[in-house]
Amino acid sequence: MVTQAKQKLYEKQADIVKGFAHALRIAILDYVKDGEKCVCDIAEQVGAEQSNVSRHLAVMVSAGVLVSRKQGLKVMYRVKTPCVLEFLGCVNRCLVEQAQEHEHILNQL
Amino acid sequence: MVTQAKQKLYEKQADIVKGFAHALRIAILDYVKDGEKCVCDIAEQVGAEQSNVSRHLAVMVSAGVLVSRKQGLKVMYRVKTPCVLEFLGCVNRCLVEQAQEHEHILNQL
DNA sequence: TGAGTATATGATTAACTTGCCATATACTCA
DNA sequence: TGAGTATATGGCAAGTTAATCATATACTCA
Repeated sequence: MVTQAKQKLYEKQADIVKGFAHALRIAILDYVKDGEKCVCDIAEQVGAEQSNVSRHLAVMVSAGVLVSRKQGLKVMYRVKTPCVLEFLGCVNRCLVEQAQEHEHILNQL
Repeated sequence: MVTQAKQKLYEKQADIVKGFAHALRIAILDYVKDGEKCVCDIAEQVGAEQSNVSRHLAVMVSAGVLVSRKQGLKVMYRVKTPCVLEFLGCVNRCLVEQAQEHEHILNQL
């Protein structure tokens, strides 16, 4: 059986994962990973409405994936911890493995 | 700007991430990571209804996180690629960093 | 073959997430 | 102070996901 404590842990883990669980949020991460960016630049980069981007950023902040900092008129966002980037690396390795597997299946035909 | 190709990639990545983006699915992974398990054992472990677990397993299979194999009456599920487990490791490192940060803030009071 | 067991799935409902528009807030600088 | 700019948020509609119950499917073994 899963204990109460474990249950809490799984929920915390799921919250972090949900911070990544959207194509637009991954696009944002992929842009922000190189350094602090403001909302306006992010919105332009990912080609989405400012209000929409602002909400996705809020989701990522509350998931603990990003942090923000006010600078004059702008709000700058950056990745909170380096392990967030490892994350993307893991996802990509999964994709590569999937692709190799597909190729393998095709080669057997 | 984000290219079409990048956009496709972000969607693929998000699909994989969504395979993990639920507390129950993480609980399932945490159980299945030690080796192949059947639906009935998983349902008992995580304390959820069989039909519910079966659906979550289907989500994880279609996300490419798990694979299944029939064995008599049972259907056995296991983690598809080792990188799936690294994934959990990354999430946990994020949690640890968050915890340390909280501690740090408290210590400054 | 028929009872029993393991799993999957249809249908329904409830809950959550996303996107969009309009607008509020917060800041800067002339 | 007032115009202008950057961001956040309320309200709403649409879309998606999850849980539940009942039932179908697929298999085993007496």
